[in-house]
Amino acid sequence: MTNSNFKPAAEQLAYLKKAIAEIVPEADLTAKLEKSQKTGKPLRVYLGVDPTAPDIHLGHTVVLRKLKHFQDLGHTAIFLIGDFSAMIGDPTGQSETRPPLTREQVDANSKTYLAQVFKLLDPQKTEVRYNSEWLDKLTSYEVVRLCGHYRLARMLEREDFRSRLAGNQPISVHELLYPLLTAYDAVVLQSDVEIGATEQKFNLLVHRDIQREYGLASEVALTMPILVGLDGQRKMSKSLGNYIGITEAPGEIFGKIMSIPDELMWSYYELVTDRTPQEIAALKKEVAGGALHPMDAKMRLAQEVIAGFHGEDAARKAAENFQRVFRDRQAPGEMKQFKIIRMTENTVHVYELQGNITITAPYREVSAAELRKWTKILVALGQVESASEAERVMKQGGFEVDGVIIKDPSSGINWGQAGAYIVKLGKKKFLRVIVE
RNA sequence: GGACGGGUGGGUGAGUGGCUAAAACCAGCAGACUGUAAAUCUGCCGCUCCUUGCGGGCUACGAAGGUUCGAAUCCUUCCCCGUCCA
Repeated sequence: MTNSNFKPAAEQLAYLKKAIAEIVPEADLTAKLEKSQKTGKPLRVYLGVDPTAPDIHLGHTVVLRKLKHFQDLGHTAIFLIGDFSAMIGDPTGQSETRPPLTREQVDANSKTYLAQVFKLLDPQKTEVRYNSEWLDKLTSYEVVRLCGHYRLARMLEREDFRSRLAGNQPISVHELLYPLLTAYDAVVLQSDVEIGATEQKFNLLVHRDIQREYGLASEVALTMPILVGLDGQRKMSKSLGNYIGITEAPGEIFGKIMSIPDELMWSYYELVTDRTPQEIAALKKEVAGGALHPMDAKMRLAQEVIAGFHGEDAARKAAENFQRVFRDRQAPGEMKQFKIIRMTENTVHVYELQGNITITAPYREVSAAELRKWTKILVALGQVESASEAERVMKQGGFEVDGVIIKDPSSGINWGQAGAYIVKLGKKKFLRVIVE
């Protein structure tokens, strides 16, 4: 007999176990689920993320999705923004001490984080917390007490510290504090379950120990596999540049997903779509048997991922555009548009157009003389880092205007007349440049 | 505090007076090939100017000075990192 709306624990567990790496310890989770089901009291499940960059990417969504699974089952999802811990820097996977973020950077990042997170989580049902709420208030005495609960030898067991020690690399003392302070989060939140990527296992285990030291029941640590980045090698991360930001344009995301190695798509299906393991296995079989072209399987994946963030329509359009550009080798239906307007003899305003009408604030103001050449124009449009880079691409045949390859870096546009140009830069970038 | 070793381009890391915008590798970019894949091959890979040339100028090897016709390389001071000793 139950007096709650929760599904049977076994059923919940089966649902939650999709695509996870490890549950430490699994028996505890079962017990907690059973108890919650009996008492009707939801589990407190949290995910802590440090706002070290302004955007979240697909890698973050792996753990977010798991948190959502708990939310969907009726448990309390707590999204913890590590606005304090971000200023220390998580030493996980770091081969060196990172420069600390300032309070300003962290605050700015926190803002953009939430909006993005709510693309997945239900804002109404999510408890959002910031760890500065309590970590800012800890006294030195309390910090010392906290540190007294852990041993140096155990701290140094972790791989990143050990290898830095062995390689004569610096380790700052404050880095040792990271897992302890985030453990304090778990103490304050009185969490039943914490979700993290596998690389967070060490931190999560410390959290469990510290909770016990503070007289609480240890949380269950649930780890998720790492999402491999676009290079097919290393974990997806902003600093490695192999990431897919969830706010990126649908077309961008589509292209990026298509560029991952075929083998990798299965792990993406598992970690960032709602497909069940059975469905994925069936797809895989189809591809292996030649019934489904791997490219088509990958296109489906891309479409599903995009639909999650931008809706079905945007996803379909992205797919159509992709076919058009890469299969039919045509310019896409939609592309970035820029308008260059000559204001006076010497100044020019560069605008980026949104759709056909909306004109964003002047994007840049430059001198007209400077914009005579394409190399300069591309810099002004923010499409290349420097004129030298533009020149290189041109000399290598990667630059087209209206379908004609232009290799001469000294060529430019005629200011005398208004016109519109379709510019292709490299194999992916298409721009429409309107000159008035 | 003492002794010793070290700080080079996005990363690893060679280079110990000119031939060095700095080897090699990785990452990145472009082209070829393809399924926009991946892998592979070729080229590029500081900034800037123009007459786009194996062209000119500028900046760069922790920081600042100095020696020299010439310095990443030698000297001085300072900063930073590591090891060992205390």
